[in-house]
Amino acid sequence: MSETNKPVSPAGDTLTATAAAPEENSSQERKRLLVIDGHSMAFRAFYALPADKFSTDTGQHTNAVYGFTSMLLVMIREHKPTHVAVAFDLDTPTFRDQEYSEYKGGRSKTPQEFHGQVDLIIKLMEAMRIPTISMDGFEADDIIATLATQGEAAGWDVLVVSGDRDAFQLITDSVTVLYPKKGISDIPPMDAAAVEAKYFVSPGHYSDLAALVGETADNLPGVPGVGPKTAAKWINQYGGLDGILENLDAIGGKVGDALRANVEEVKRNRRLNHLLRDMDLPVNLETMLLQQPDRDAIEELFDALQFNTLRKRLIDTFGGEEQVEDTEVHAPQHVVLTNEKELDDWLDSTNQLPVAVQLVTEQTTAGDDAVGLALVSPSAAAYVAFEGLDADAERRLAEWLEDLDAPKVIHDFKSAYKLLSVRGLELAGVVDDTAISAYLIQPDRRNYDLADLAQYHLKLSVASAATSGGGQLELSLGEDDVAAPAVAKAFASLELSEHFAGQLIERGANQLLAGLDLPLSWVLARMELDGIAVAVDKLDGLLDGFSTTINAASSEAFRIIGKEINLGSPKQLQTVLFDELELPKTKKIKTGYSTDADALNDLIAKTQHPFLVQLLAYRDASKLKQTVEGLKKSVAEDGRIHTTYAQTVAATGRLSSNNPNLQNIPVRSEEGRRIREVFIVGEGYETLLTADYSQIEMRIMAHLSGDEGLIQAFRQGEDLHRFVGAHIFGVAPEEVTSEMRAKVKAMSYGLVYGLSSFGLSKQLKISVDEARTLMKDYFARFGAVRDYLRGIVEQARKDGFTSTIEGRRRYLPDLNSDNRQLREMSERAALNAPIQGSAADIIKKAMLGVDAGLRAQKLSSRMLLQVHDELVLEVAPGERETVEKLVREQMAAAAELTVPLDVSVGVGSNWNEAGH
DNA sequence: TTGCACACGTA
DNA sequence: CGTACGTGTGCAAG
Repeated sequence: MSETNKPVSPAGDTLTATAAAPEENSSQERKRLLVIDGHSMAFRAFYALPADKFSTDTGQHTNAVYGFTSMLLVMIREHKPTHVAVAFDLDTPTFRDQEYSEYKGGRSKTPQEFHGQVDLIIKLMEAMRIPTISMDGFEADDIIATLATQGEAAGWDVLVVSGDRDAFQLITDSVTVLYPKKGISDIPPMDAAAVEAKYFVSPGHYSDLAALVGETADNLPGVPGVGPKTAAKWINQYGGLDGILENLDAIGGKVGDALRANVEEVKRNRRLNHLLRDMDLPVNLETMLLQQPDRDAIEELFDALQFNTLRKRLIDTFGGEEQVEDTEVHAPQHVVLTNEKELDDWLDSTNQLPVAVQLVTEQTTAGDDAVGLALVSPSAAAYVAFEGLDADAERRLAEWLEDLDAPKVIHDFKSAYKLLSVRGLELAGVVDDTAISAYLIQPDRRNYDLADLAQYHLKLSVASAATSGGGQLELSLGEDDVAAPAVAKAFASLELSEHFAGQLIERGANQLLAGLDLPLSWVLARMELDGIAVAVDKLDGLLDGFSTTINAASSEAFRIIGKEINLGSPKQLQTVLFDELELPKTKKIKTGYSTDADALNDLIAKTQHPFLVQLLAYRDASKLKQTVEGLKKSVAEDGRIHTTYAQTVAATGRLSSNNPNLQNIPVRSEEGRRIREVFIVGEGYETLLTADYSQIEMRIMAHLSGDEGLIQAFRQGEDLHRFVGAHIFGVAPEEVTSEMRAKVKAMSYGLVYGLSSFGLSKQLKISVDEARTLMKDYFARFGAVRDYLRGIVEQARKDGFTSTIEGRRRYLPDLNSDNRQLREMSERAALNAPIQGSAADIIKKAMLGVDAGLRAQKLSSRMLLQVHDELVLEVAPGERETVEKLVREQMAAAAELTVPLDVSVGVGSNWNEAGH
């Protein structure tokens, strides 16, 4: 869209550009500049707050960042600056170091916990749109002095925040220094009077005084025996240091001798503590105008830092949700289409250019219902309310919605498709789903709300409450309350779509969108609408059984410990296990010692304590019970469960399932499988069919690494773990014991997750040495796997991202972090993402193939579930063989790997039976 | 009421 | 000190 045909309305109030300043009345008020010495205040904050109480769970300490931010917010609140800037020292030597090599010497090294925090503060300032300034060869103090001088010259008030007393020399009628007394909460202003009261000299003479007395913090010794009192006396007597130096001989006594002996040092001190006021700075004062923070960047950063209360304080400080009134960008002016003619004309006028569609929904007891839609083309905007449309208009609308040749852009296609389908409308011809596009560009975002994306990518504010409605609101045709926000949203998605188009091509992701994720969205919508049938009558039986187990286990557990506690409370369990029963300590967690199943089993092995056995039984049964209860609540009117697949959640490209999650229904335990039995074939269908890839991730590993050994194993169709075990242990495949096989299996899978020898030893309960040997032997036989894994991380560190076979990227900026924990986490993610993500690509492709095949052959069978490497289908009578063949073919053909993709299929009247 | 921590189910 | 998810519970904060 070009600037010229951008729809513009005179008074759009739902879209605003946020780059504008919040200051409304700065004209009559004097401008006020707040300049902060970044390092100095970060240090103050660091020592004011306990480092061990402020850290993220990745081990990054944040106490300095927290304290700095808190202090900054207080400053902004209390002193209401119109302009703010932060100056930082650089690590590079300054002119002062050149003049005096011991300058600031003798300072202890910065504590390890301080590391990285200044960088975080700089990032934060960026997010707050506050300029940070540093200059090679100069200190922050010089920058501050220069800014203070410039500010004063411009007739502004200047507030300098610094923990360095040298700043006192800057104090004038309009320059005040805020000097922290202690901590970060007590930062009183120092004006001329305050300096005089404390040091008995005017601020202009403070540097003279410091030169005579010396400054231990800077490693500048002064004249021995001369303290502030003597120095002040001389300064006032001779009118400053120059006067003193001219009258050296007139000063008597021992201190006079000492002064004469140290004249050069004093002169040097004075040169060093003199702040430069005329630096050539790369920014001017106006760029320091205090602006609204970049909300998205703040959100992102505060998420990473795990600052939650500060987030609110920051928003409050900047005036809550209120946005600036500036409106350079306007919502398009829309027309309301009420009949066939208007619809027809409007749609014709779009000239086959993409039209953004935004549904307006209303909350009903049965869920959301679509009541209308906003349409925005590059040149026009419209709103259509469903109510009151005559039959012809309805037909014209339906025709357009399902027209494959009428290109549409939509945000969250799947939801819209489902909403429209309830009204008997089919949505087709969608060329972009901006939620999915955004996901492909940035797969690790927390949410893909349209308003957030518009803000983040376009700097466009879209009212977020656009689709509410809220029931009591009377809906009348063309009412702006309903239409305008929806139009604004549609406009935003059209803009986003265009914004993303280039980026998708740049990243080679347009094929992923158009050929995979977008068409899949339609398939998923159908699967969600279909749902899976449930034997509701069986649920209560299961519930009873689990309840019985729970009751038995808990009363026995209470009898053993002689009292009743809440077995579901880890806190109470810790007290019982470690304080009262005095069992050995398990692995440490944040709140004490772990009581998870692993830890409890260890304790059983060590102590045989009967309480533990009952506790585990209780845990098992209550987990199963709660799973069943969840399912029971999810059964819809039609006797089926309709999960929702999230297509933009998993950073690797996988789907996720929620409301309820059908991707984590128990399967490993016998009782768990009873739950699978309640998922049954629906009426009118013959059977359920499950098809899953066997060892798809290891096959991808074999393919990507090109390891001849692994490839051979898969080509021979052998039991992989037996094959690998035979090679590692140097025995014949049939001599591989089940113990050996288990070890190999754990290791093979562990490799895909970036397992360390330590982790392997823990999982297999063997020594680290043994685990290390195991891994060594593994890599000795499958060297290409090691090379591949190494290469992946190296490449990702260079590129900043990993790629799947289909080119799906995952960005991992922390691969270069100097926080070890963060870096190593990213390294493991980098190892895993191409493999897990490629598997996800493959099954998505298979789903498209299966769906296309079912339709091409006009079969009535349908796909119901996807569980990462498994598909569940409902087979119509007489179609079993055809469907099995189709599914096998499509799944096997979903990728061309150097190893075959093995698919196993099972059928049965319920999910458990159909599984294998 | 909300958010965190824990625990645990799946691939 | 093994990746990717979602959900329920307890509990302390608001």
